[in-house]
Amino acid sequence: MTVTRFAPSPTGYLHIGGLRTALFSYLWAKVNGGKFVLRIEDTDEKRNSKEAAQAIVDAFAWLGFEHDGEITYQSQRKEIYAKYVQQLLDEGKAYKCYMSREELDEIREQQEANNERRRYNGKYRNFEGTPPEGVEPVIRIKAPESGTIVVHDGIKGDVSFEAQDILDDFIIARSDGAATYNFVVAIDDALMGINEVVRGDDHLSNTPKQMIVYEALGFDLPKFYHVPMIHNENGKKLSKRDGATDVMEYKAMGYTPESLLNFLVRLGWSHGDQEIFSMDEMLKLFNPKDINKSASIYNTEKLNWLSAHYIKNMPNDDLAVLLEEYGIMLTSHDKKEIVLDALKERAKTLKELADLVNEVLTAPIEYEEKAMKKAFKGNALEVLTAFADKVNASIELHLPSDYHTLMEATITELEVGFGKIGQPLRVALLGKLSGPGLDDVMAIIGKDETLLRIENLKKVVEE
RNA sequence: GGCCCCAUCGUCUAGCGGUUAGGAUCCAUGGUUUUCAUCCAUGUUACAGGAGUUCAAUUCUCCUUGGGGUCACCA
Repeated sequence: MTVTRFAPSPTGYLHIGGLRTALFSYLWAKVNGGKFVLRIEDTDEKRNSKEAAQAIVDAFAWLGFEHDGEITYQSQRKEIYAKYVQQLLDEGKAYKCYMSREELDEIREQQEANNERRRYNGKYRNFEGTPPEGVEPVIRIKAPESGTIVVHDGIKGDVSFEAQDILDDFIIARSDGAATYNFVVAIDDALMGINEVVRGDDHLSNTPKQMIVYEALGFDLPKFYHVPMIHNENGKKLSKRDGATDVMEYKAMGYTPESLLNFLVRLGWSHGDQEIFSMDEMLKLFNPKDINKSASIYNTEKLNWLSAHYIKNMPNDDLAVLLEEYGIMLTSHDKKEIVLDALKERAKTLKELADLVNEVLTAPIEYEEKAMKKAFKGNALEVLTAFADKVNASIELHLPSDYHTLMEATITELEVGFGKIGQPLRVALLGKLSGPGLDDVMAIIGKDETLLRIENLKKVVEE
């Protein structure tokens, strides 16, 4: 069975790059009918927080993907790591290194001066004598000094590293006894049964080190998939400085989970020419072999288009429920269908849709100056008055078509074009020259409000 | 700097030796619409450069250039 994982370090919120990795990882597990587990890498006690871990869980909940089983916290597994450190020590595959930080620094400076690669010199690799006083040792693993290490990557293909270029006896446990990253990931992945590791390709150069740990401990190697980074508009790695990268901020901005997920799945992955993917389709079609090898640049145009697409095609009942998040209560509104039909294809986000609804439901506070100039030429006021009289005289006004009939009647009577009534009326109702269909607007706000808005405008014009 | 990865329209991408290099987005134009938006149609824009291999390279190889990642007692 396929078991994948998402293993964030909770140093802040979940950002868009991490989310995509999580998505790929999740999809790949589920496509194979396997499991997707969540592990919080919180061994750096200074930098992590419970809130951040919670933020990840919240984001998952919003997007609708659940992890299997309990969350694993690395901070609770220290004894396990210590046990394996001891095992390697006992087997002679690791050793205590008493080199002081000062000495290490000195060596590194020296190497830098000689234009050599910075690396530990192996001083205590075969040390037999009496250890120096007053130094708490670190534990280093015996890494191969030569040879080629090949990562068989599901996305990048075979990537080979020369041991002499990249390795030294790296530290697996600090002087305070805490195990280090490259050691614990390997152990956790192996112990948790993760057999397909999907992660960012910034981890590719760590992989040889982890492979050495797997080998030393006799664990089976997982299949690796190193997915390319998402870059910001400047082509750099996405960072916290890049504006709204917190996943939950996308919710606040009014994006739906399906549009965000659809956007992300197409960032780096493709299935022919298809652009629109429901979760069900992703769950059927996703395969890491179709992930691009190159990094992609994050850009919101496509996201906006997708978001608009999903909003346009969403049933009004669903839309009404979602809009409650944004302060719009339409679920039991008698004009719900007209409101949403008239407005949903004009919004790129739920937030925009909410604003549009408010705009229609609220009488204009002011009128655009250029709209006034353009609309109120000639006998505009007369036309508007004639229309208002008709509205006033009508008893049964409910549907958009009812109002449309009155508009038609007005222009026929006065022998003018549609624009002659449309423009002034639009300004009266909305305060500007653009917006949804007038008959829809009037049906939504009703007879009294329509007359009120016309009266309001007439007062302003007559001044 | 060492090592590693990457390179098709501005952006997301299809392509897997022979194509008028396709789609999407964006932009522009036209149509529909009383307006705006939607929708429809049309259009502009790409194989980083140089050597090979081959009858034939966007596609395979190498080099150059450019971009990115990584080199901690962080994860």
